[in-house]
Amino acid sequence: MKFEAVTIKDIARALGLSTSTVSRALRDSYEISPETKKLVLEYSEKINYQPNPIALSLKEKRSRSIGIIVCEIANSFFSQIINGIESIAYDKGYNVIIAQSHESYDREVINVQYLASRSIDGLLVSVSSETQDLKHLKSLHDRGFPIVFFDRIVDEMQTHKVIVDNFKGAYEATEHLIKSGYKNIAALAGSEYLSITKERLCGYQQALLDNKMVFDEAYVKHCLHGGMLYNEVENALNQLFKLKKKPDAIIASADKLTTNCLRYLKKRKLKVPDDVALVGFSNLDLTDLLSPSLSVVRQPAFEIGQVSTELLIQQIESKRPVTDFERRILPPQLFIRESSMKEAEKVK
Amino acid sequence: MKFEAVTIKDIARALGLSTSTVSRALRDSYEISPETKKLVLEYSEKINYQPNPIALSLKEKRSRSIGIIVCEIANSFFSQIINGIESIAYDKGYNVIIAQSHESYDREVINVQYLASRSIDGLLVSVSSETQDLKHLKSLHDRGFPIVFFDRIVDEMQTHKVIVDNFKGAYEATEHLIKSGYKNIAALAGSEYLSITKERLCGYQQALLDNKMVFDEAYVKHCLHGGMLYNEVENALNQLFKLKKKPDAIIASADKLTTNCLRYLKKRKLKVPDDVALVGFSNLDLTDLLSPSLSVVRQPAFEIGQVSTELLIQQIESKRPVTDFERRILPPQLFIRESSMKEAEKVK
DNA sequence: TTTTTCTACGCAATCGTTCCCGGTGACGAT
DNA sequence: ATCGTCACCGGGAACGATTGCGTAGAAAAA
Repeated sequence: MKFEAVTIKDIARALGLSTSTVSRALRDSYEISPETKKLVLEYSEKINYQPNPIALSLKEKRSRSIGIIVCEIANSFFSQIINGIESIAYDKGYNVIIAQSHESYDREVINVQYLASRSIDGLLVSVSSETQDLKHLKSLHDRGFPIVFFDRIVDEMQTHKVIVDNFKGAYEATEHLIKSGYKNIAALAGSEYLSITKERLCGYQQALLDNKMVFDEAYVKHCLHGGMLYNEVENALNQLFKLKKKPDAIIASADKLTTNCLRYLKKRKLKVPDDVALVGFSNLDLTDLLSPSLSVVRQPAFEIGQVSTELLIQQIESKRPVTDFERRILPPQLFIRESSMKEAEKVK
Repeated sequence: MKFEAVTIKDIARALGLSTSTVSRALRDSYEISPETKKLVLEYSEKINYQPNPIALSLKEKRSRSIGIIVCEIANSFFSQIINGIESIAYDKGYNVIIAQSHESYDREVINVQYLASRSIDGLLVSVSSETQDLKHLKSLHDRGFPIVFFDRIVDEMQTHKVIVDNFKGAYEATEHLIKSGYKNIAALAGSEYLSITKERLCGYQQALLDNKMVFDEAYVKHCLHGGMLYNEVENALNQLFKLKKKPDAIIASADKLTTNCLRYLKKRKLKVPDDVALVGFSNLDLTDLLSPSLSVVRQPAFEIGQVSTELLIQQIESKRPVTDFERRILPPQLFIRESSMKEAEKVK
């Protein structure tokens, strides 16, 4: 089943004009008389002419579409980012194509190649938690292909980057736990390859030191898949709770880590926050409905999407190669709820 | 910044061949000698040649990409469906382009036109809750454009349709509430325009009648935006709880309705399920972490995506116009948890 | 040797659109 | 009468790839 569309040729034939004249009339060129323009415009309106974007892309060497690579769209943080991306992209006449890595390096590579071969004009990337080797992105970048990293960025490439102040987010969350009187604060972290993991752990560590508490490696556990698999979270937490001094608070550094951590604590029948407090990075809009309601570091996801897209489109439409790359850092926000409140505070 | 790619011409020039020979060599045509093939293949490998899909689309009048229209990707049900769609589409060499209506008819129309103008080969649609007028889809369909509806389907168009047995899902959920001893079961429903709303309400009503209970219109409240806005849910529930005989159980017929209903009950400090029981249609993977854990009708979202995509691609690749349209109905599954358990049952 | 049959390649059209060159009349200026 | 200057429009190449057709040269058949 082919779907036949109206072309500029059909208009030209019907009106006894050349395709060039029709094309110019449609683009409102000064070389075309008002009468001819009117004729062409009215006729093309009548037969519902739609310019063929494929043909345009071929000529103009651009497709007016941008690719997005994230680990999962079934993740509030990323779907909010995507909404932010769309809001800007559609405004500027760009289409977006979304691809998911599902935290797999191999799929990320396939997706990048797929998108690149689909003639997209630029790429918005948040790398998978497995990603270490960057040759799939570098080869594009080296050829001048516009790429903007957001959230999970990489150091080795000179591009625009948009992130959240992860250090600050983790610092404040940890400090909040300390001020609430928790003594053994563990960190449930994502893949060690990720920039966000490193930054958040730094914030965690610094908060401990600034408050004259000891930082102990044993209280930091990594989950390669960012908590996507319950098993990895379970293993990490099992190890934490085998320690002599069991943790009395946990800071989880990603959405799925946070929820799966809560799931674990529920299964083990540990009371939150009485047995263990929990603060997590999360953009879920259900954190208030959870039991207990969850204290979270919330990230301005929509804005991340917007800013990244603005930078990308700016680079795409720049006449000369961009060499001056920006690094935008947006502030996170700490929401304190039941999961990290001591009994005393809850009452008051 | 334009991004220059390697073309078949570059290869031809470098090797002193014609573009046709190169093209045929790459496609492994019998007309090309093994030596020439080897030469071309090795060289194009070396310079990392990638065929230009835009040029191909122009020639073949197909883009090997399909459009998806859903209300929100930030909704577990739909993001799971999208994963199902992708799994099939990528397998068959198709790309997917996702557009969100955000439950707005206007945006749906814009998206449809946008996608159609982007030369997609087919469309997977779940209409917005505002959609009544279907001319934007009909005009495409009349021209033979392949469209498959899923979940929220429409009667007026003859196409493939993939749905869940909504009647059964609602029937079983309602029956479960009845068997648990609830007497005044209210229905919190989505937009009345939607097929799913009608089907679910039918199941609800039939279950009441089959169990010799009265069906009362007053116990059915609609939310035009499917619960996306907390306000509409609040209004609906306020009305329900103003009734003389207050409901002692609620069946919510969509994801956001369910969670916002729970949010309302929490705010009003109504105990679930002691004051009011709740069963909802939901594909959230956090229902076990909510307080109380939520009884849900879960839909096979991934499969819906897969089946829809198979039908669509089958239609796209069919040689002659398809006139025999299928209607696939997949079974939902009821999960009973705390939110609908009487105290007595919880103990046992 | 001549004719036929392959093999292996090139030419050119095609898809829909844009745009660089032209070209053709009309009209005023010289 | 001739030229320049417009206004207005058409021809055709180009974008990258595929493909029907034509054909040179060699091998096989006559």
